[in-house]
Amino acid sequence: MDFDSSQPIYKQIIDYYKKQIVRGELGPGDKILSQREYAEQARVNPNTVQRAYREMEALQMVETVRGQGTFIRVSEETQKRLKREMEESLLAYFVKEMKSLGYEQDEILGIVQRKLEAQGEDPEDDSIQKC
Amino acid sequence: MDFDSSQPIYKQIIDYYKKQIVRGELGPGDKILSQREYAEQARVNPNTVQRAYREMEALQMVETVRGQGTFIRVSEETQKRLKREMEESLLAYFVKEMKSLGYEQDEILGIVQRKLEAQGEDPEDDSIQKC
Amino acid sequence: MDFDSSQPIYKQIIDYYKKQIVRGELGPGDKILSQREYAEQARVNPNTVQRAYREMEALQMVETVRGQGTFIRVSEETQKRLKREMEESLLAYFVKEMKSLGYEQDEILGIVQRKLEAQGEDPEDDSIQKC
Amino acid sequence: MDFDSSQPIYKQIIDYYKKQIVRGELGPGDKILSQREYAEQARVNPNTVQRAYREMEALQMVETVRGQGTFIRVSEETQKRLKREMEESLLAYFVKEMKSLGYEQDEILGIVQRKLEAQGEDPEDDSIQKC
DNA sequence: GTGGTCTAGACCACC
DNA sequence: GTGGTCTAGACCACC
Repeated sequence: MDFDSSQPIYKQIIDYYKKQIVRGELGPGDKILSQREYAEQARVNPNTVQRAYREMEALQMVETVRGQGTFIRVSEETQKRLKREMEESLLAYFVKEMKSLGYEQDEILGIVQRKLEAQGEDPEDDSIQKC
Repeated sequence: MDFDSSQPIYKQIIDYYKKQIVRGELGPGDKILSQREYAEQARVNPNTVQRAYREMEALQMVETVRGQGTFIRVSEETQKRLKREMEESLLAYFVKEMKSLGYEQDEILGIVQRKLEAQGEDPEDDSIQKC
Repeated sequence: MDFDSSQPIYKQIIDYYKKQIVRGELGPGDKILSQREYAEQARVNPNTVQRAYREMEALQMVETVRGQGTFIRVSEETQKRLKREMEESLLAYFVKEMKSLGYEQDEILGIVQRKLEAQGEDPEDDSIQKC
Repeated sequence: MDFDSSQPIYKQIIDYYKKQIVRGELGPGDKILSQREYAEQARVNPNTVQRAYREMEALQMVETVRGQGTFIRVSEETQKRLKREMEESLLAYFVKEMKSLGYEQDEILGIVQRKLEAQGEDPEDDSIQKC
């Protein structure tokens, strides 16, 4: 629950829940933090949280019941679709960027492999983050 | 030379030149388009081009000579460092995000492989762009 | 007795009774469900029912007698006035909105006619609800 | 540009533009007021206007270009769909409510006719507004 | 206690 | 000048 400045906070909140859903750590019916609770714990303004929650509602990720709270409301379909979409866009972005750095299709796999092996030994190496 | 709205245009311009340099398509001494030419051809606001060129100077990517134009000014060292940095941050970002989607270290390589094979058959498949 | 989220539940309860009265299905002296019964049957919070009943008293639609229950208390006058008011405001709203969509006075009648004919054939077609 | 309290201001703003589009008074490419201008003229907070504009963007009614302003961006399809939807939901609501007041299918047409004739003579008669 | 709306105003990013 | 994000905080509506 801490934010970097590369993206607006409200988007980072949405992203956080998206990943939770994709990983199956949050599922249909689960209650998430109330807007106030979230705001207090994450030390952000309630309006910022509300914006995130409102957009999650528009994205059909959650349902909000006034006076009761906010609940995860994704069908299994949606959960799978979310995962597929996020994975696909991440992959496409990665391959496209690698190619634009001048790598050929064949080289990419090797580079990833080396990276993963290196991380296997030192999994804490998070390096710099792009984007 | 067309832009999407996911990032400010001036950053996309910088990125474009960065990649050209990293790929070796532009090297020390090469003359690039004048700000005016660039603005006309890409149909963007001259102010936007100016900002991009100004920042590229600050990044020591280019040098502008009054009355002559703008020239690439990166040593081979810098060119290599740039490449290493961009590659590393891209890789780190990719692996971190894949893990946050719930994938284990071992699975990632297989997924990349499948993606590359799929693209081998249909290299036009650019899909959605992340970020 | 099921509710949508476009309006507060307590208002939907009041509306339900108003319409029953206007249609003559409930009249002076008729006993309605106790708050408790209503809450159980409709599976809503007793507080919500209480608010609805309290407001219906304020509107002089019902009267609550301790230990006996809640009774309809509208004169025939009131019943007729209610009907006239509801009808008039509904009509005014409808015509005003149709005009704001760009329809002329003359066109409106034809549209209503077509709608009614269409529904005559397929009276289950409830479509979307406005408001 | 004045608002009633029956609905949130941001929704009334959206509604206003929806109707303008449906009536053809605003079409693709037309620039609408900047958020600041709108806020000043309508004497509401810029944040409120922004919320309306943001939602209109999500509804694919407009497109917003940073530094340039906000522009109507509806295809003819969308424009027609909007009209159909608004008309249909209005009609459905009207008929459903009239029936719930106890009117039969056949009576409704007559009532509308009488209303329209009455308004023909005195078109200023806006009466009370429901909803 | 829960969410919903709105105002006031700061500061930033872009053109 | 244009929109984008965020904070602070009021007040309301509902349960």
